[in-house]
Amino acid sequence: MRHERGEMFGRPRSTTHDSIESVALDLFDRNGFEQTTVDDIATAAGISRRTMFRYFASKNDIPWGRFSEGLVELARRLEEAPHDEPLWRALHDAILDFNALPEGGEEQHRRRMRLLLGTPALQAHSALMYAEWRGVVARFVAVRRGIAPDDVRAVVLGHAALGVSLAAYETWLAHDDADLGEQLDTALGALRDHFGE
Amino acid sequence: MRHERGEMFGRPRSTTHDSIESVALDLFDRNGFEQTTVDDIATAAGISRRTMFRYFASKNDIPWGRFSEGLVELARRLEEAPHDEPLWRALHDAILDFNALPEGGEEQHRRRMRLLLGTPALQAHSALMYAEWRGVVARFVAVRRGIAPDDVRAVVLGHAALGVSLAAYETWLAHDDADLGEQLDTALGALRDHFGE
DNA sequence: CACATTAATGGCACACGGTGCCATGGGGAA
DNA sequence: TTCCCCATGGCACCGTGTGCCATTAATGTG
Repeated sequence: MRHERGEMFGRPRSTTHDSIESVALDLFDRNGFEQTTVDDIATAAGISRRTMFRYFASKNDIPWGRFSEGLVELARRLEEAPHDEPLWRALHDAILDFNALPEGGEEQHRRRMRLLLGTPALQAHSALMYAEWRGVVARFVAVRRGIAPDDVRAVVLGHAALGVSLAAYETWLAHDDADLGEQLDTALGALRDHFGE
Repeated sequence: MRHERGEMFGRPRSTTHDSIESVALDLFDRNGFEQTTVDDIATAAGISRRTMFRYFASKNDIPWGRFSEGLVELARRLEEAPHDEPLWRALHDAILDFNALPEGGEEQHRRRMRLLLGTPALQAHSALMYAEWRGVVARFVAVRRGIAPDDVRAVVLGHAALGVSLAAYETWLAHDDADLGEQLDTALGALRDHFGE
């Protein structure tokens, strides 16, 4: 008989993505990203190196947490947005939710983003994540507008949305008292006219 | 007695950057970037693996050729541009020269760029190269305008110049009969108004 | 010619990231 | 208990990249 997904079965997991990420961020903060080895992280997290690679495909992926899974969720949500909702509003709301402060809280998210935006090896890796994110936005715009996903009008909006979002993150990181949601709201609002309709 | 730089001395080099790059591009084309090991390249180039790493800091750097050295040249040229030459013209001319077809000829450059723009590992690495390039442009704009290099007006022009340059490359790659210089000329021309003065 | 000088080369050992494979462990279900 | 699942951990292995050092091939000097 088949079983529902998510049901308890087999050997229970001995850790979580969040737990590993939290431990890793501590080590990165203290010793630097390059200087911290995967063995260090695994040991500190109380798991084996091999298990660590089952939770994160690479060391570079650790600070990105469950970004890829979040992207799937973002895409799903955009697909399911009511058709009478304006394009810009659907995008605006979905992106704000996508960037809602995760479980770990604000401080952990600041540490994560500081690391991502300030470490060369991670900046390089981030280019791939950004490309995926832009792709999701571009595909949504394409569907709504009835154009091809690689149509320049869709691609450009992907770039624009990412650009202003990153600007919002920069501002947020530069000001301890800033609110990420507000920054994103303002930044994306600047694009409203370009979304049209 | 001291000797001039560039004078023959010591053991002569047994190869060149161009030679290694050419051999490597052949292998990348034939077997794929990931599937080609540094040992393969070294063997095909007739040098040792260790020497290969003295010519290129990493496998990722091979398709970029002597980009970093070219950047230094670009920066130097921008610095030395006559002060009565308009900002946009100095940038326009310098960027066109920077992207002039290298020694290897057009076909090799197309292979190089196709590889750089189409291989994930290289796309990630390229983000670092792009950042350096934008930095050079931003610093030049900052000096000319009397603003800080991280002033948003300088940074934005760096992004804009890179963006339209990449668009020119995409067009060039998509059309076998296109001329890279013309594409860049047109693309950068679209920015002329934004350079002001 | 012999010898010092200079600089590039190649070999080796090693650290680290990442993967394939397999045996073990720990839970629920019949 | 026994079977089924599946997460875990250990191990061997590959590829990239680096530090170190002896060697080699050229020039310059006595």
